[in-house]
Amino acid sequence: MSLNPFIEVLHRKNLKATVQRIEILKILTQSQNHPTAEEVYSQAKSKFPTISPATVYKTIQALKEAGKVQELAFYEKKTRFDANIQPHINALCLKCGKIQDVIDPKVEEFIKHFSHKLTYKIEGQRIDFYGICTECQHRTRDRNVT
Amino acid sequence: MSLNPFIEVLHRKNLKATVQRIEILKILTQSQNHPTAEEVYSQAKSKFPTISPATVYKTIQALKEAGKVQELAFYEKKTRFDANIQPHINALCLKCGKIQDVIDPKVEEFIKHFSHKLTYKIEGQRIDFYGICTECQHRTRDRNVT
DNA sequence: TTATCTGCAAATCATTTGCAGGAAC
DNA sequence: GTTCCTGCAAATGATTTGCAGATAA
Repeated sequence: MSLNPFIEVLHRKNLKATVQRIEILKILTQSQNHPTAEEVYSQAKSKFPTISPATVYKTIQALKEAGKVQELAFYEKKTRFDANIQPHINALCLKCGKIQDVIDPKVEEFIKHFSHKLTYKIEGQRIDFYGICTECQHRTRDRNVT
Repeated sequence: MSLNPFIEVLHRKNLKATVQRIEILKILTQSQNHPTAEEVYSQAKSKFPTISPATVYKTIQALKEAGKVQELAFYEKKTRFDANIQPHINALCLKCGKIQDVIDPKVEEFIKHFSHKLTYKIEGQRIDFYGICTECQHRTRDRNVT
């Protein structure tokens, strides 16, 4: 047993619980906006100034293999990561760039339907919707797609 | 009007119909397996030996902007492209690497449902299922994930 | 004719790798 | 004590860019 739930997660996956890894896992888990590796690095750096990008990449790689993070590539060159592994939709606004996770039982239903139909053993999924969010439909004047 | 439907597509998008572009569009349209830029390049090269990767990348970029191809990044570093723009599922087998397009009216229904629910104007989507295909479930011995 | 495109070579930039010292177990 | 991890610096590799000559319109 451990004081910290992140340590437990790491141990369960046979990963040593270093302070860097705990921090990276925390950042990924608590983030609401699908950070890039670079963003994780810069956040982690504020707590551990000597941390290197290589450590961040290696840790994300390990977490990916352990099934704790999913890799998402949207319309950019950089890869983004999602620690929300349960079936959900990534609703991406093409105007403001916001990414919203949509969790709904219909998503699981949808996957189950095709799993049967295809006789496919589905182990993971990714569902992205690209469109214009409710707010951007209303304020059509500004187009700040950072 | 033009002799070649690909020329027409290009013109409609204000793109000059060069032989290289016609060939690239043809390869993307006729391909069944989500080629990478490199694969498009090597196919195009067999017809136009002097074609350069830069031309392929620039053309794909233009077609992407014109909404004729979609970019997909799976579990690899390279980006794959899909000229099938209608709503569909990409069913990817984690064992043999096969990617199968699944077209079904349920997919459109699913998208419409969430479009209403989210009051989102959905302009595009991407749905990937990762799993083990029917064939690989039967022949479990070989694991040739090229 | 003129705007756009091609193809070369060089540049870019996210990600990966090798390795020596250091920390977790 | 041993194994695994960190952080540095160098390598990799897909994609992009600049530019001069070529081609579509």
